[in-house]
Amino acid sequence: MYEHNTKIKKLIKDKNIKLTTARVAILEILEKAKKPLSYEDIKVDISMDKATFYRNIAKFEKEDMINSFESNDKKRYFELKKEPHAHFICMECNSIQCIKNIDITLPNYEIYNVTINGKCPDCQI
Amino acid sequence: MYEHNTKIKKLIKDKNIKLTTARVAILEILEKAKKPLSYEDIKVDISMDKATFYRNIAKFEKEDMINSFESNDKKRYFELKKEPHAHFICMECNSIQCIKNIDITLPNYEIYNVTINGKCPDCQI
DNA sequence: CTATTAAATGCGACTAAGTTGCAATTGAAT
DNA sequence: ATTCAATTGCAACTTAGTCGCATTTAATAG
Ligand SMILES: [Mn+2]
Ligand SMILES: [Mn+2]
Ligand SMILES: [Zn+2]
Ligand SMILES: [Zn+2]
Repeated sequence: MYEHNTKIKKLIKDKNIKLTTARVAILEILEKAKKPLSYEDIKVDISMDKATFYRNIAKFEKEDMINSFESNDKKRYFELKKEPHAHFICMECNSIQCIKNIDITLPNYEIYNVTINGKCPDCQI
Repeated sequence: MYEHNTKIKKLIKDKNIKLTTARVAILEILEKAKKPLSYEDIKVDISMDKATFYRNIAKFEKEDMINSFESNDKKRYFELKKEPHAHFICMECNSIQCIKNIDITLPNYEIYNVTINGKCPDCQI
């Protein structure tokens, strides 16, 4: 038994779902990352099967613990739920950045997430 | 020989690429549609192979004739290039709407397209 | 601490959007 | 009408993600 991250444990317990090593592992990685990650990004650092990964991701989304979006590379990216913000995806280098200083509202629409595609500052000619 | 859409023909000719029936067919459908379409949406109305479809789409994108984005349903959506605008994708009913009245700028970033995910007015409880 | 059981996991097979190699066809130009 | 590069159709392939099912594990009750 290791000294597990108690913050992560609490996050899971508070949702009344089983506290499993797979769930702790996924959430710990997402917490350390400062940007959204795909299964591809994470798989080297975890030992679980991809079915387990995606089933837990689905659970986390249902429990409103994470949010996710589709990038331009056909992969889905995940991050722990924080204050709402947009994401910029560079179509040159595929980097993803959290954009906190814009906010978009549309009357009568409920907005869950916003993705902006383009060329990041580093990739301008 | 039919009376082909001369506007579409011109669109192709102006780019100095071959005027083929496949290209005219794709562009005619995209022009008639008032919203972005996927291959899935279009395939019933065209007879070409999907490889031909996607190769022409790639060509159109390279020639800057259309733009495209990834939806939440893992499909890519295409539309004729017009004035820049955002797209709203409903995560309940998967409908897509062109949103012309918001505009987003980020200093030092070049923005190609913006997608907003959420719940459309029709899908509010 | 042990038994019970629903939930979670691993594995392998599968799905579906999109891509690629190659031989046959077509359209623009001479 | 001839030529030749560009385009097409077909079949095989790629890849992120999903699913069924047998096994394991975490929570709970005794
Ligand atoms: Mn973010
Ligand atoms: Mn549009
Ligand atoms: Zn970049
Ligand atoms: Zn809707």
